Amino acid sequence: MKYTEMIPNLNLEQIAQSGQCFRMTPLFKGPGGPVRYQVISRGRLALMGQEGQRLSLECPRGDRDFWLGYLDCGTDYGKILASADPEDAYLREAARLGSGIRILRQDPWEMIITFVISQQKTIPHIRALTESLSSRWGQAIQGPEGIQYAFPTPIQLSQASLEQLLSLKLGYRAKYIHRLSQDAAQGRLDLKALEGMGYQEAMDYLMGFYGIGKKVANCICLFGLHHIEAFPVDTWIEKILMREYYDEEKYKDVPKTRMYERIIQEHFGQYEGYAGVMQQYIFYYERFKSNKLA
DNA sequence: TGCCAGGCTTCAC
DNA sequence: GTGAAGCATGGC
Repeated sequence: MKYTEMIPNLNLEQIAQSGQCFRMTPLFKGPGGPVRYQVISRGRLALMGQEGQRLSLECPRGDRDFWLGYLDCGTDYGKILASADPEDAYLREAARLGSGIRILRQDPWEMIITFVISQQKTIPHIRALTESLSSRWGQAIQGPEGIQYAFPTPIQLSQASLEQLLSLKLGYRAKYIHRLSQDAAQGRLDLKALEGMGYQEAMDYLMGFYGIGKKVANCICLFGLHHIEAFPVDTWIEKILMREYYDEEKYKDVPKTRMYERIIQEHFGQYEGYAGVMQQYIFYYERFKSNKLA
């Protein structure tokens, strides 16, 4: 079934390159860049394309609302963009450049595993490993482009032995994924409960599991639980905070771990409840300037 | 070759 | 509680 929707502040290419989603695949590269994407989430598959604000959505009848929710159509990104501090030139420019980025509503379990994979990996490599897990343990889906694979459920992934995971070249992350899958399959990691938690509660809960630290927990909160106040600090954000927002007078005696919290509070605290969207703009902008988008 | 990638755990202090 | 070492693998 094909649907057409008008959605402001949506740019599929920017979203696909924003590092929040690893299962959005460009199917055709035209002269103006990729124009059509295959997207897989929660066992469903859709093809998406766009011309301006016009989104074309190709998916099974009945999945339309699911995908509109996935694209976070209920959130007013125009309002968020307009709220970027006029005196913060870096953020203004970042928001302008990435104005088509939205925070997708993705599956928490998939975010847990993909962001555990993400540690010390490049984005193309995270994509490849996520694809490997899916094709090896996920459910097959018949799509217009052939057989594709859903991301494996906790039960499915818990069938994978540590040796099998190691053979995929997951490195030291294999043992994290193995234990997390056992935990989730056996209910020690309670995904239903997780979805009902607020931001802080979810952070504390997630960081209690082997292989999940503060940065990964924040990514899970932001991309899997839609706690858009979450502000993950990775090496890129670290670089930005130090170059654009660091003040030696204020922070010279503050320990590093506390310093980032202080800088974020000072410069992004005003975006109460949605600082994570601003985080995505600056992350995308920095990578754009470094020519790292792919 | 050396350094870095959407970091985390472990271990000294 | 803070900071450094060690960790797997691949690309530049």
